Amino acid sequence: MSFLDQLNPQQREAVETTDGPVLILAGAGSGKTRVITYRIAYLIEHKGVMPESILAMTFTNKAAAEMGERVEKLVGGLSIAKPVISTFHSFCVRVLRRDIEALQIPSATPGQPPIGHTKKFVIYDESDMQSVVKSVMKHLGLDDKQLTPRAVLSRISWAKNHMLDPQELYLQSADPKTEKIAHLFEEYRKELRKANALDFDDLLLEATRLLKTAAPVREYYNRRFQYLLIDEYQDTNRPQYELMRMLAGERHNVCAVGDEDQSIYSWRGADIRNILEFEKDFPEAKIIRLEQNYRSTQNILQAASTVVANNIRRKGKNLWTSRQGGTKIGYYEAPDGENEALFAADHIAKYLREAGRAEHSGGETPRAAVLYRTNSQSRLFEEAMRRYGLKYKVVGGFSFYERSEIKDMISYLKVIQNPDDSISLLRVINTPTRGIGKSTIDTIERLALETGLSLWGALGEAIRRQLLPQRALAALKSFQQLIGDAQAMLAGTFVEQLEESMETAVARIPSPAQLQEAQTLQAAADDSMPDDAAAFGPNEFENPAFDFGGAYAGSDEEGDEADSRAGVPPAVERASRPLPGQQDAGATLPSTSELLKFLIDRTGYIKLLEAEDTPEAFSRIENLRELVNAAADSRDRGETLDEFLDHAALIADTDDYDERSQITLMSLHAAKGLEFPLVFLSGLEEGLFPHSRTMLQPDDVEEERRLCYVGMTRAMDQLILTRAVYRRRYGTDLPEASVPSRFLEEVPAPLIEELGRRRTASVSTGYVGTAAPGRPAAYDVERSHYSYEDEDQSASWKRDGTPASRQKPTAPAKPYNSIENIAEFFASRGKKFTIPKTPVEEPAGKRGFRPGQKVRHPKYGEGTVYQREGEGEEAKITVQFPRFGLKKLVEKYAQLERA
DNA sequence: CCCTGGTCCCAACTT
DNA sequence: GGGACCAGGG
Repeated sequence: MSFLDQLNPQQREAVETTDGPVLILAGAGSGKTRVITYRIAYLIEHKGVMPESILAMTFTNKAAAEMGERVEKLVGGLSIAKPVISTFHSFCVRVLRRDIEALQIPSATPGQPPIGHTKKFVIYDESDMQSVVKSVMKHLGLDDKQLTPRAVLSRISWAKNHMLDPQELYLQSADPKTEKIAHLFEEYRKELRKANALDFDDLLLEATRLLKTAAPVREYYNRRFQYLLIDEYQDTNRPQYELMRMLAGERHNVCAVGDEDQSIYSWRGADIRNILEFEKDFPEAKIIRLEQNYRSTQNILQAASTVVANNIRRKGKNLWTSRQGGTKIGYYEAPDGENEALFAADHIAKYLREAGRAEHSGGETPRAAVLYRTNSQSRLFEEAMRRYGLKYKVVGGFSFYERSEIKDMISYLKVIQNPDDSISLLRVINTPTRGIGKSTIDTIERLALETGLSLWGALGEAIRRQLLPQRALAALKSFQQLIGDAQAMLAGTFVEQLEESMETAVARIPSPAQLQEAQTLQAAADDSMPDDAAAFGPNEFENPAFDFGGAYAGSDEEGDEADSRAGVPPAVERASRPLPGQQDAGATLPSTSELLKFLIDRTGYIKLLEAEDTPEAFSRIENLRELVNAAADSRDRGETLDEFLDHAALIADTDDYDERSQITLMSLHAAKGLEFPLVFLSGLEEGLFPHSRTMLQPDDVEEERRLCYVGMTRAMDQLILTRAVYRRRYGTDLPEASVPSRFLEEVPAPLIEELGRRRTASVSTGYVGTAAPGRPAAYDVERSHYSYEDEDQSASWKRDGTPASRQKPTAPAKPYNSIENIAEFFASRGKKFTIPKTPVEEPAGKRGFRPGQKVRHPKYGEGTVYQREGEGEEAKITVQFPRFGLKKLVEKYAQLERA
C-alpha cells in the first residue's frame, strides 16, 4: 500500500475508483500524470488486472513515453506484459494496419481486386495533402487565387473533424464557395483512395469507422481492453470521442482526465462539450476534482486563476496551493521585439548563474522556458540567447522529417512500399534529375487521368505503348527499374547488388531452401507471437513500455479464435502473407537502413551533394546519415518498413522536448503538460496574443485566454510577462505600435512588479495608458530601452574581451515618430533599415538596337550587335561580346545601353 | 531540360 | 524572413 500513501484524498479516490466511468477534473499542476500512472499501477498490483488489458490514450508521444516510464517504475519487473500507452493516432494506425481491409468492398467486376485501402496504405502529411488539393483544383480548372488550397484544406479538415462526408457538407452548404469545397472534398477523397493513402484525420476517422462497422473487430478490442484511460480529455474531437465510446463498450470502465480551462485545440476539432457533458454521456459517472496545485506559488496561481475566471464557458474550480506568497509576477515592457528577447536572455543568464551558486545547497535543477504564441517569434529569442552565449533548445518549428533531403528519401521508401502513392512518386521521379521533365510528366498525368490508373500504372503503360520519345522512355525505364529493384530487394529476391562482387551478391540471394526455412521460421514466429503482436508488437517507440509484443501471450488464442470465428478476412490473409522484411526472417533480407543505403547509392544523391561542396550540402549529407542511423535503430527494434514510415509520419515536433535542457523556447501549445521554475510569457500584445485571427469571435478569445492560463501555470517559482511596444510584423516592414494584451489587464495589479528601469515621462508615440494601478501609464521611449551596461554581464559575453560599449547598442535618442528616427534607431544597433525609395522612371529612348551598334551589358560589358530578329520590344538581338562570345538576348529584358 | 535569380505573397497553434 | 512561382539564360 506504500505508494498510495503519497496521494492526497482526492487523488487517492481517483486511483481507487477503478470500475465504472470516472471523470477526473484535474486542475493545472494537480498531479494528473501521477494519478493516471498510480491508477494503472493500482489496477495491476491491487486489482490483479492484466497489464495488457489496460489502454491509455494520450495526445503526444512524449506524454505516452513519460507515462510508460513512470508506470514501469511503479510496477517494474512485475511482468513482461505492459499496459498499452499510446497516442490516439499511433493506436489508430496499428488498428488499421491490422484490419483495414475489413473495410473493403468487393469490386463490381469479377476477378478485380476489392475497392478500398489495403494494409500497405501510406500516411499523407500536411504538404502531401496540400499537393493533392492543388492538383485536384488544377484538374477542375479552379482558380487558386480566389480559393486557396490552404483554405480548402482547412475546410476539408474541419468537415472531417466534425464527421461530415462530402455529401453532408454539400447539403448543409449555403453558399457556392462551400459547394465548391464539398466537390473538391469528394475529389480529394477519390485521389487518396486511388493512392492508397490516408491523411492525419483519416487515421482517426477510418479506425472509428472500422470499429463501428466491423463487429468482430470491435468485439476483439472490447475483449482485449478492459480498462480505458483518456488523457487531455478536453482536447478530444468528435472521432476521438466516438472511438472512446466504442472502446468503452458495455463495461464503461473509462477514466477521462482533463481540465476544461486547458482546452486549446478547438481549431483542430476538439469539442469542449465532450468534457462539459461527460455526465450526460455516462449518467452513472463519478466526478472527482483535483484542486490542490503542487507546482506554483500562490501569486502565480492567483494571477492565472483571475485571468481565466473571465471566461464564461467553464465549470469553474478553486485551485489552491500551500506555497504561500512567492515572487511577484514580473512585467517588462520592451521598446521592440529584439529588446524583449535580450531582456529575457539577460534575466535567464543571471538566474542560471545564481542557481549555479546555490546548487550546493540542493534543490530543483534550474530550468527556464520562453513561451510565445507563434513559432516565428523564436528567431529573436534564439539570436539573443546566442549573443549571451547561452545554450538553448527550440521545440517545434522545423522538424527533421520536414527537411527536403529527408522527405526525398522517405518519399522513395513510400513509393517502394506503395507505388500508387502518386504524391511521393512525383516528388522523386526526377530527384535527383534523371531527364524526366515537365512534358514527360504531363503526358503521364494525362494518361493516368484518361485510364483511371495511378501515375505508376500510367508510367508502365506509357512505356509499354511507346508513347514518348526514346530519350524520355529510357529515363522512365531507368526509374521503373530503380523502384522495381528496391522492391525486389525488400522481398529478398534482388539479384544484382551494386558495389558487390558477383560472388557476394550471389551469396546474398536466398536459396530456395533458405527461403523455405525462413518461411517456416516466420510461421513459427506467427504461432508464438500471433498477428496481434505483429500489428501491435515491436513498434516504433524506444520506450519498452510500448513494446507490448509479449502482452498478447495470454490473450492471443482468444483473439485469433475470435477472428477466425467471425471470419474477418485479414486474419485469413495473414497466414499466407509473403515474407516480410523482418530481421528474424533471415539475414539475407535487407533492413530499411540497407534499403536507404541502396537508394542513396543508386541515385547518386550523396555524390551530387558532395560535388556541390558547400556547407549546406554537407549538412544535408549529415542529415541523410542521421536518417540511415534512425533506420538502423528501427531495424534493431525489429521494425518493418511500414513501421518505420509510420513512425516518421507520426513523430511530432513537440516530441523532441528535452527536460535536461536548461533553456527551452517553444510555443504555448507545445508547453502544455510541462513545468519550469522560471517562465517568460512573451509578446503580450493585442493581435499577437490574443492572435488577430481570434479576436472577432468571443469563443475564440476564450480559447486564447485558456492558452494564457496554460502558459502562466507552467511556472513554478517565477513568471515574467513581456511585451514589445513596437514590433515588426514581417522582417523588413516598419515596426508597428502595439496595444497591450487584454490579458495583461486581467492580472491583478497588486501581484505585478515591473522589471527593467522605471518609466515615468510620457511621449506621444507610446500607448497612453489603460490603467490598472501600478502599471505604466505611458511609454517613455527615451528611458525604456533595456540597458545592458548597468547589469552584470554573463561570463561568456565578456570573454571575448571586446569593450562592452562597442558591442552593445546604445539607447535610441529620439522617439519613433518619423521614419528617419526609426531608421536611425536601427542603424544605432547595427541593423539594416532601408527607407523605401520612391521608384524612378527608367529613361526611354535607348531601345531599338541595330546590327553594328556598340552596346553595353551589365554582366558582359561592351559588345557589338550582330543580328536582330523580330520587331519591337520582343525583338531578340544577338550580340558579340569580346570576352563572352555570341549571346542571344531579348531586347526588352536585357539591360542593354548604348556604348 | 535545368538552374538561377527576381518577385510576389504570405506569416497560428499541431496529430 | 522565406517559400512558391515564373521567366530567362545556359
